[in-house]
Amino acid sequence: MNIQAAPIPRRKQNPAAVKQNIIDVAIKEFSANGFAGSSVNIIAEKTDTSKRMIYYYFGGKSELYRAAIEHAYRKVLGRENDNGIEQLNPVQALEALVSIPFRNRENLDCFARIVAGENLLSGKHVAQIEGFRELNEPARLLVQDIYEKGVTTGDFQPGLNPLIIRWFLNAIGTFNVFNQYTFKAAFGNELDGLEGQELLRQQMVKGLLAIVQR
Amino acid sequence: MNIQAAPIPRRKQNPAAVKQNIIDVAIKEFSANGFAGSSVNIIAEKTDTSKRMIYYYFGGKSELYRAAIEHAYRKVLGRENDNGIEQLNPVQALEALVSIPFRNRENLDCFARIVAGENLLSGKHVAQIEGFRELNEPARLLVQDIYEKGVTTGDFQPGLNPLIIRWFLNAIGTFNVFNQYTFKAAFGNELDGLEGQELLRQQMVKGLLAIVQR
DNA sequence: CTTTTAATTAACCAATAAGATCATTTTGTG
DNA sequence: CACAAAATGATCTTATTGGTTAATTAAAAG
Repeated sequence: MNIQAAPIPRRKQNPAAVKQNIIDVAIKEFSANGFAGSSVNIIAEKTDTSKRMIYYYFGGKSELYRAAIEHAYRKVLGRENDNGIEQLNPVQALEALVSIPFRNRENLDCFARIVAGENLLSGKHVAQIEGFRELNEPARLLVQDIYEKGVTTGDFQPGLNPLIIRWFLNAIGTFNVFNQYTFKAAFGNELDGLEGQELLRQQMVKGLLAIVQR
Repeated sequence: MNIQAAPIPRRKQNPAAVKQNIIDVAIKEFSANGFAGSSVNIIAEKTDTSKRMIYYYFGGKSELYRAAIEHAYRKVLGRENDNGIEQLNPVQALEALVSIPFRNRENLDCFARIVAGENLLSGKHVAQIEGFRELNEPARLLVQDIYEKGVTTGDFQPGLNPLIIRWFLNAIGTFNVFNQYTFKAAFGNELDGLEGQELLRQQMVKGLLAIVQR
């Protein structure tokens, strides 16, 4: 009799919303301070619920961290795919993929910090997330499809490992977003403004295309 | 009267050695656990001295961290310069610079973690290190010199900002060393072994040369 | 309406954190 | 040797940490 497809449950108790609320706060907090730098107490304070609920739903700090990582990955990986990139020709598609971190720097900040925090811990948490590999498959397939299409159109040289494209994209994207602070402190902010970012973007497009084109 | 140039002082008290000992331990500890993840108590335990000495010589955890960062930078930046790269021709020089993080991955691990930890904190500590910019000048000048030489030899196209070369080198180097854990967890270890690293190295050389060559 | 189960609150705990205090020893110097 | 300054050892303080216990309320099931 309930017509609404997903009626926002307006009961006093709302486990799903409470869980989501905790995750949202946790992602922010962990991305801002890292794993060790974040306090369960403070995370709890910033939620609409209590510390007890964090332990009730997630079990502990590590499990909460794992859940936060997974959600963060899911959010960002989803974004890259529904950008209509598949419809572009191979060269344009790669250019579009390179461009993302130079034009959406701020949006990727939170995600980049989560990833970095996890590498600081040698990836011990992602290793425990089941289905993590599958979670990343779309990102791998996207570049693989683009590459293969490029080979058939004759734009790209055959025989390359498309994973290198993925590696390159992640490398420059991560650096541009995450390492901007130490880079600026070391070398100034020449490459930081709009023109600087556009320059970098163009050069990285050139670099990547040189790697794959024939 | 003292003929020895730098006589190892065999007194019971040896401030310089104590300070160095603390720094060495701190670099290891901070690079392994980040700033928040490291405990002054534990650092103290691992030194040959006491916590009291850490506060005596450095003032506090933050100051110790700053000192550790500075030393780590100094060590790594020194290494890149005395590699005889200046004597190579421009193309070979860039190839050599690209190759470092693919052939010396382990040696850079500690440094990469320090840098990442600092970016997690938005570079607030490096911003307080006086002379940090100057500390990095040699790294900037090295690529600038190579680029300018390449322009005069006609190998490289003029009018580029050589800082882009530095950016590229740091980007791929950092990613290869630091982000290997999440990358492997996401996409497997295809690019991880000797052949994988050599493949990456070659492709990144190709990419960088395409950016600078005419 | 009652009973069972899920969700939630509030107070609590032992361990560890950064850092400070105070007294003591070692050292270079007159 | 005497004395001031530098170096060090032992102990303590206060706040916060991750995590828990026990009791309570709300919702679902019989």
